[in-house]
Amino acid sequence: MASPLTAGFCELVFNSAEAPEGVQPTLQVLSVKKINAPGASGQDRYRLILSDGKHFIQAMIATQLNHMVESKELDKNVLIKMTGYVTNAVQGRKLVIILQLETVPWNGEKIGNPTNLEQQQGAGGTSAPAAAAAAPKQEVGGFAARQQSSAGRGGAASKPGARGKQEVGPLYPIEGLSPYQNKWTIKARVTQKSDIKHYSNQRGEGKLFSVTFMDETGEIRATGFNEAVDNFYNMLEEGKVFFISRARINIAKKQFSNVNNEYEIMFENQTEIEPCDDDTVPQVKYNFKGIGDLGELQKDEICDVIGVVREVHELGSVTSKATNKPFAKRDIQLVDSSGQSVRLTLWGKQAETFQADDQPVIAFKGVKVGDFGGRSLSMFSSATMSVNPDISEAHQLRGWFDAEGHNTQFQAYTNQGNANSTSGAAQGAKPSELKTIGEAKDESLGMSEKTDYFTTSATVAFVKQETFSYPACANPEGCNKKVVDDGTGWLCEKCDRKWDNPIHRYILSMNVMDHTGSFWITAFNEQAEQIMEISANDLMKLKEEGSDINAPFQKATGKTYAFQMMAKQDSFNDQPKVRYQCRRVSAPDYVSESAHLSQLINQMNV
DNA sequence: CCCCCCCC
Repeated sequence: MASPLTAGFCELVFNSAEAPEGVQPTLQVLSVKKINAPGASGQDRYRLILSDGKHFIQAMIATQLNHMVESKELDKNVLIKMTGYVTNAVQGRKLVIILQLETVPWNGEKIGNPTNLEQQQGAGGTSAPAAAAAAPKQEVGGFAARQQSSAGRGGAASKPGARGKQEVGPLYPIEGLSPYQNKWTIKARVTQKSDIKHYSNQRGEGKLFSVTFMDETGEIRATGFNEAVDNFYNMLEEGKVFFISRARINIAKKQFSNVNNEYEIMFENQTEIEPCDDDTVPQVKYNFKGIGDLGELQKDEICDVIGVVREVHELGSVTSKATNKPFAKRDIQLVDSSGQSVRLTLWGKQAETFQADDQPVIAFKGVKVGDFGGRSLSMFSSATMSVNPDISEAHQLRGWFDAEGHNTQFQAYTNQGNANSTSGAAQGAKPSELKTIGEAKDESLGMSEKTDYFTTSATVAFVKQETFSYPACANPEGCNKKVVDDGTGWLCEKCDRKWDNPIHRYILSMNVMDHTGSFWITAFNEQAEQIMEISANDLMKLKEEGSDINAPFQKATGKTYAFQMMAKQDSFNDQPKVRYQCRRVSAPDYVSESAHLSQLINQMNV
């Protein structure tokens, strides 16, 4: 029986300068693998090994085909007909990028015994990879044809011939652009446009701007200098779709951009940009990180966030340490249904002009994560924000906030416990950061010079009965110092007074536990009294009368509280250890606790 | 060819 596969296709791709025009090969998938580097908008990327029965080559699928992998429609041994693809050669390796495919019915068996073309070529002649690297090629398969026909169906005047006076090459996916190829046109939407920036350096003065383009396969940043600013700045409106051709492709300097592409476009004098009225090009894609999950990100990471603007702070100004220049800044507070709030800082013109007095939902793309106050967010030059966008996440947030969110007490990000580093007098102080007992131990809270503060939701497992109190100075003005019985009365060294009887105050040792572990904590009088529901002095009286005092201890056991904790370094027999002191006891706050737990669950990566 | 993204 003849093989259903397109014989010789792999060799053709690997060796030929020209891609087979109009060929839609049928190939077999030998493997599908998720690769580590995420694609545009943080989506997963999949690498395929494709066989023509004799050889195999590597391929990537465009992210809009990811669902076919996820549904297992695209899987090992499946036959596919590639109806849209480009081939890409970088560093001597050929890669097929599949833009569109159809699966072909097949019995699931592997066809032939294909071998790796790359290795054979490399072993056969050492010059092969070098030659490929020196003269890399990129050719287009079915993509251009598909684009033309779909544009034709839509009635848009977007056939290559109608795009401009000169032949500028076939329509390319952004994902298929590379520096080795200059005959291309992309059709893409401007998702972000910077202000015009003027600069002055050794080379002279100049101005520039940049935009981010997006199509169904990816995004790319483009920059224009001087004349390009005059030619294109006004035309390239945010949100609109354009044909772009005859521009240069450079290697992107990733450290200065959050745009997900190895390359970037540089507008040149001969660059052509024309508006396009085809609106099928995708809108901005978001990959939102929940506000409660920002702890999973590293400082300086870039992310997308959506939230309700709960507070808008006044316009302020800071002076940059680096440049000594003043910058306008404005902080806003964002919340979402995680129960967590986060501060986001706007800069410059954006800070000055920001207005939101009706608690809108705002979607932010490309904001930078900071670690000030635990977690904070900052606008970036290439960040965008969209007020009340018409996306489901925004509608959900609006509904949640109006129904219940406006009454929620939000948990702010804090540095470890510093929210409570002032004494308990801080009424209405924000609750300090929730930590499980396991986290408190893992993070070695209380093991450094400074005292750490945190809150633990835990259950009383055991209360020590033997010593629960100390005899304290009875001075009604409040002294609370320990007093000693010298035989003639209880002496307070601080007050220099003697009392017939001391007042017993709690120094209660308890073992408390949560799902991650347990630790021993000490509660002093007020907190212990809350837990024991009897004063230490009364309890001591009962004990001295010889009564059974077991009942209040039993009653205290098994109850769950939010313990505001202070963890301090201490030593015991020359071994450093942590002393955990309970500074406040309250009913558990299930809202913030749930937010904390869901954050922990998300960190499990399951 | 810019490339700073700031402060507390």
